[in-house]
Amino acid sequence: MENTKGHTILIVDDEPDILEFLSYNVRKEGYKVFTASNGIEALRLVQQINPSLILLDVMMPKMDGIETCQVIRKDLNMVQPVIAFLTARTEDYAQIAGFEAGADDYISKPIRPRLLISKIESLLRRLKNKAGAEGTANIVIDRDRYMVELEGKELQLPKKEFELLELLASRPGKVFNRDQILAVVWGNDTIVGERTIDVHIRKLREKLGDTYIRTIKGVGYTFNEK
Amino acid sequence: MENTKGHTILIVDDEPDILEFLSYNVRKEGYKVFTASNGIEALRLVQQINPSLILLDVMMPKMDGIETCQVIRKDLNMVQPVIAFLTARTEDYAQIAGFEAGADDYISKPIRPRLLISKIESLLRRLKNKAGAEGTANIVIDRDRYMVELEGKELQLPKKEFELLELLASRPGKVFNRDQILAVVWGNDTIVGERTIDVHIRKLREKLGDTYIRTIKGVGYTFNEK
DNA sequence: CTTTATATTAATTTAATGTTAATTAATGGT
DNA sequence: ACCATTAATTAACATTAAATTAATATAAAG
Repeated sequence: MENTKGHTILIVDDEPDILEFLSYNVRKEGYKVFTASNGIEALRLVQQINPSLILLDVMMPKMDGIETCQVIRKDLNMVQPVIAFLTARTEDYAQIAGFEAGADDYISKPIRPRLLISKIESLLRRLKNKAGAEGTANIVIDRDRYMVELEGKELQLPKKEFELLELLASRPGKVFNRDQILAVVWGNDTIVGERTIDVHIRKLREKLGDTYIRTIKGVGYTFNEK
Repeated sequence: MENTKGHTILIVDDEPDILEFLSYNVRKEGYKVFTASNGIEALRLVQQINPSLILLDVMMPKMDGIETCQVIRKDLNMVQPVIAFLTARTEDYAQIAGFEAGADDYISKPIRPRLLISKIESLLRRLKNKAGAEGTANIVIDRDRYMVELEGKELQLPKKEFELLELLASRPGKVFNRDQILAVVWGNDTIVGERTIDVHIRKLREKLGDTYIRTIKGVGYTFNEK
């Protein structure tokens, strides 16, 4: 019963060889593995097996990974799985689109089994924390009102600050690097100076208190609810 | 006595999954929740349970949310509940129809639990003020006469000003951007200069006092009762 | 230590909106 | 049809909040 480590993993890729390679390696670790070879198939399966984690190829015919991910994230009835994208190293455009779609991580091809397993474990650990911390969530972002409610207090923020906070708070705990932040909040084409993000972070910290946004030097920023 | 926070909430939606999702989340907060899956059913229930708040899906078979709302609002024997519409994000503001029907707010799908709860609380707070004050909100918009009643004073407004105010006041707190305002008040096709909206806002502020309409720079305008 | 990344603060620029007045378009009465 | 009024729009300019940059200080990593 519990030789499956209690987790179901869905792997989605259109190349049969990769699919086999991945599922073999993941199964070997004791997880329960299902596979699908495109987005449509994946969506059908997801309903039935309720996976903890989905490894999702980005480039697929019919319905690509990003779209599939979006559909899953919009389904409010589903216990939300962790979703990791499988991407070729070159497709870093997918990084940005992907994360707006709600991906939790990226695993780039070619995939090395050891690394894969360790990522899976770390992702599942995060899932556990997510579920546990659910009750302590403390921030509400109301895009209609352009208003943030933090610990009961309402805060009116200027545009950029709001959008920056919205991004960070959309996935508490996830670290966003500067490029990602620039891409989403400022747009891919705009060029701004080196210190622009910092200053906005500063202003947010002034208003929220500086316990929420943490700097991870050399990497990026992350929002954490208490 | 007060383990229900003293409020009964009725949720109406034809999709069982959404209904379950919503009622689960609202119940969890300690409210007493009833559900109905269409307008007819809702109307029957309303008589018996006297809800403080109704969350009402707009698109439903048999009797849609707008019609249901109208019927409730016309019933003079009923202690009038707060009514919030559940709408898909795509159904645009042209749905001002809903407001003429007497809705107090809109909540757009997909619905995020924390946001939902915070909106419910804010709506119930408003209800309390309503009851305590006089029994009337402090702005009444009379489309037949193109007349606005604000804090007891009647104001005759010219067409554009009226329609602009009507839009803003239709969702107190919601920020409308310029495109939305143009689309609804001027019509999608008409082209007007950059300062046209501002001037109308100016005139409204002159007449209402400038505490009601707030500018959120880079975003839009919002109406707030207070 | 030295380097590199980020923090902080103040100064500056920019973009959005505010304001007023002049212009044009509608409306209404005689 | 004409004038008088009111409304709507445009145009020119002012103001201001917000965004950005610049300059300098700290702090973490190697």
